[in-house]
This record gives sequence, C-alpha cells and structure tokens, in this order.
Amino acid sequence: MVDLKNKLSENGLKITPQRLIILEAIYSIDHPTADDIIKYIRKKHSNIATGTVYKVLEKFVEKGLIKKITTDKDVIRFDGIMTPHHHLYSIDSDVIKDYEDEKLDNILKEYFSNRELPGFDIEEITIQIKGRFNN
Amino acid sequence: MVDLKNKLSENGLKITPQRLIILEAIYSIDHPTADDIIKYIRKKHSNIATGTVYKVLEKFVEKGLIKKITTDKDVIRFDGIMTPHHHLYSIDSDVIKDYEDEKLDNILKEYFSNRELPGFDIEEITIQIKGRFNN
DNA sequence: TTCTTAAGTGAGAATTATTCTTATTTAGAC
DNA sequence: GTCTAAATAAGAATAATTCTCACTTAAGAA
Repeated sequence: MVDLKNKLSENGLKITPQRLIILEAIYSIDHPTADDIIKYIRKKHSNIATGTVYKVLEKFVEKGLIKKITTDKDVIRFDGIMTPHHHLYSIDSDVIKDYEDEKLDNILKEYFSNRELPGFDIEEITIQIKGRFNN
Repeated sequence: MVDLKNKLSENGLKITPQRLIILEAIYSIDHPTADDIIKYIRKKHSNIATGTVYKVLEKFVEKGLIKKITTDKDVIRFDGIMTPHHHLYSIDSDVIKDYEDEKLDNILKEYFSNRELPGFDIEEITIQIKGRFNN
C-alpha cells in the first residue's frame, strides 16, 4: 500500500481529498480513462466535478506521478506505473496489458547508445505490441 | 506518383472523387488528422462532408491502405506509409516524424522469434521514441 | 490557533472530435 | 441505359475534454 499523501507532498502538490481519491482510483483500475476514474469515485459515494478530474490528471502527468498511454482510440488512458514497461494492445478490444522485459530494455538501450538520431534527443522509448489475447 | 485509382480498385473499393482526394490528402500531408484532411480538401475548392471523411478513413484502415497513429492527444492521426516504420514524437509539440530502421527491425524480429508471450499472438511491433527535436 | 491567500474545486456551459441518421446521389455490374 | 448496393451530404447527436468564474480550502505565516 503506497502512502498516497506522501506521494502528493513529495511532488509539491497540496493534499486534497479529490487528489487522494483520484490517485487511489489510478492504482485500483487498470489503465483507466478519466471517465473510469469518475465512475470509481462516484461509486464510492463521493462526488467530484469532471473538470477537477481532468485538471488533476493533467497535473499528475506534469509532475511525473502518472503517464498518459497512447491508444488509437480517441480516449486518453492513464498509467500509474512509472517503472519502465511496455504495453500489449488487443486488436479486437480495448484491453491493454503491461509488458515488462528488462532484457529487451537492455538490448534497446545498447542499440540506441551507439546510434545517434540526428536532430533528436531521445527521452524515452516504449514499445507497442499489437496482437490478440488467446488465453 | 502513385496511381490513386488503382490503389482503390486493387482493394475492392469503388472509385469516387471523395476517396481520391482523401487519398491525395493523406499522401500530401504528414500524419494528418481527419480535420487536416478536411481543410486540405476545402482549400482545393471542393467541399466534402465531415462524416464522409471519417467513414472513408475508417474504410481505408479496414482495407489496409492506411494506419492509425497513436498519440497521447485526443485526436487520431493517419499514416499512408505502410512499410514497417516507427515514429519519433516531440515532447514539446505535435510533430511526429517517421523513423525507419531495418537493423532495429531485425533485432526485434530475432528477439521475439525466440520469445513467446504466453496468451498473446503478436501481430505488429512498433516503437515510439519520445524526445526533443533540436535541429 | 487564527489569518491570509494562492491554489484547488464545483457546476455547468462551451468546444472539439467523432459518430449517427436519413434522404439523396452515384459507381459500376448487367 | 437500367438497376441496386454502396457512397455521400447535411446536419443533428454524442462523447471527451476544456473553459469560466464564483466559491472553498490547504497550508504557511503570524
């Protein structure tokens, strides 16, 4: 259990009930959309303004507490896991699964350390693996 | 200059002026949004209904003429280049640049040929490289 | 503790991107 | 040229996100 209050103050953010429950939602739901978070909170009997959720999420991204996940749908999803990892995307559905692979990360790191991209400073490399879940 | 009419009929699509000019727009604009395409067409004095553009783009994706590009904005972009390639994303702006790297593709191919992901059939692997353009 | 104030929030309107509906038009097979 | 399924236009509807502005609150200072 992460200390949510610490998480906020560490990053110079005021502690508010709204921020705490939004953080809680992010850690409870897998790659949530803003709307998933709003529903999570309302289910808990607390109300919250949609604008607040969007603004808080934006601030969290800015402060590095969470990341946006890119999808080819027109909804933005968020990810509370900040350790390096990649994503598996289902072609048939909206499911996104985390994919951690240290070995792969090392291969990429090695590859790009010997290969400058002219006119571009690399900050982060993530892999999108599209396919089908076949449980 | 690609033969746009052929491109359509090859894929079993009826040839219409709307589809031709949308294709032309895709090949003329770098990673356009639907709106970019609409503006391109209107600038050419032809009018077109927005719904038509969206529907045609969807059909093109379905038939494999173009791809959707994932961004962390809430707009969808399209890409007419179907040969395998990756993308450089600017952190500060909306600029997206193509990145082709056959050597990298081979490394990935090799790596994933020896590594089954349990419960997942890989269709396509793309890399997103985020950073800053420093021309 | 109380005061102060910048920062945060609520409520709902506004905007933007996308999808849907229905009537009309058209490409292409015959 | 006819016919029909497919495509398009126009604009309404929906969905996601942003904006505005008045009110509230967290947290540092007194």
